[in-house]
Amino acid sequence: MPKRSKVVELLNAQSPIDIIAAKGWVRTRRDSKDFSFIELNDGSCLTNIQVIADSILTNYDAIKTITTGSAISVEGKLVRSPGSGQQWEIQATNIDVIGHAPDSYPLQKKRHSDEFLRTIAHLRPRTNKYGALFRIRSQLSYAIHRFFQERGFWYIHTPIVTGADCEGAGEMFSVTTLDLSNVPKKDSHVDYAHDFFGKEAKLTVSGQLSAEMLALALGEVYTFGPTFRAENSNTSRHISEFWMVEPEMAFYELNDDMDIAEEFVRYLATYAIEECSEDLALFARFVDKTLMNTLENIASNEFIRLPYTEAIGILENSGGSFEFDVAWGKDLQSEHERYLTECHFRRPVIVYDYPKDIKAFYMRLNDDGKTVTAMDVLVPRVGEIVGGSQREERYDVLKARIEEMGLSEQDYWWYLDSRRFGSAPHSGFGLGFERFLMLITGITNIRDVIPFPRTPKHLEF
RNA sequence: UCCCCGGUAGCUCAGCUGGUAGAGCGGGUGGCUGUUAACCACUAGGUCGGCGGUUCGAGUCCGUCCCGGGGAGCCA
Repeated sequence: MPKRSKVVELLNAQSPIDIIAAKGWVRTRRDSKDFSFIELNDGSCLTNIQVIADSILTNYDAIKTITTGSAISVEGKLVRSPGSGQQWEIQATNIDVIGHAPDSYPLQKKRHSDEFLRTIAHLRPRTNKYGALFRIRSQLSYAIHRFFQERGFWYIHTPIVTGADCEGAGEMFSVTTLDLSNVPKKDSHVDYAHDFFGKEAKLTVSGQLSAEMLALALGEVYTFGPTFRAENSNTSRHISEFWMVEPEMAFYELNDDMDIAEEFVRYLATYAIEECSEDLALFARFVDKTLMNTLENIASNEFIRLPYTEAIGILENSGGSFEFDVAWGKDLQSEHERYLTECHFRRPVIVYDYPKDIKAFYMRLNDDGKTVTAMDVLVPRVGEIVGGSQREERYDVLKARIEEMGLSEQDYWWYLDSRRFGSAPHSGFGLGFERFLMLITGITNIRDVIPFPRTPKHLEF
């Protein structure tokens, strides 16, 4: 048997090939008078290859029982197709059924709702839409590495399991080997001294604090890995386990941070347009008609940069009626972010210099004493896609902020240490990969851009 | 967690003011055909999400629970 070719290679052939082999899953089969048409897909690209199974094949009776979803192996020659609609097709000389799919196979040759497909997440990668999505997901993962590697960033790995209360960014999942039906206690509290690590352990909500330590040694670094939030959030934009990209750069101030964040987002949009065109076209056609305009807009326009105080002014003078009041000192609500990026500017907006009371302790305090060097990149439809800041590098100021926020200085001893020994200005940001995929594909529910989503009360598959 | 909407055939849905259920696709059978979401004919398939209530009678009205979706908060 000849070496198996990928369908994408066959479709891109320059000339006929006498002997080829292909394997994949049947999308549909149609009978003609003396032969059968089989649409074969192996995941290597969106397009199927058409296989002609002539009735003279010795197992033609078996071939006629091939159903949608079956796995088959095909040998034959690659020929120019006499039919319209495809350039190449396989004239089969032998077809074997590797795995039959009975007619209870849930995927049909028709559009299914995303809600239904979510209930069969183990099979939905076999649809055109989800196949395309997961290929784009892979390509953009690669593009993320390429962007940073091209710029001399080092890829680092920060812990998944982390000590308690050291990050303060939402609810965390506990990690324990304690017998939950017989928890050791001391003064009516759980005694973590008996737990695996001898102290309370959690799943990470961010690798940032660790990444800062590496940035203050390697210069420019980034993480790209799983992140966990135990928030009881039930929305189309939240999942409990997601992937986040977190670059961290020494000697970068806030403007440098905004520069690299903008360059990064535009690089990825450009990459998607150029390298994922076939799969992207599916989303532009069936999911969001305005998708290509949105992507071109991101790729080719400079982002608006807007201090928080000016953003508040725009919102106050907008004349728009918002459900939530706009006032200096309050965080921007989803509706406010969307107004800025979708209505007022109609392009991505970076809002920066937020009031210190609504932002994290590690953000650098500005000279006005009221704001910190936070910056959020807001994009149409998805809202906040990047959140970042210049970090507080001054030991005394950072220590005061930790105390002010009621955090424990001891928990942060190593973080503070980095400000005692050769401290330097540095900055970073985080980008939620799934939210970014929503932006790129137009998919509106975050559960549909990750293979097996984890959300409250859902741990199937 | 809060607010709103929904749950009818394998899938997508229709079913007006209460009178015991329909279509398209999919499946099966037959026909036709270098077809391509193929086409034509026939056919099978549903205790209308669960429980309780109102009524002579409930898919339809009421209560409650479960599940799904949208929005909000939290955030990425």
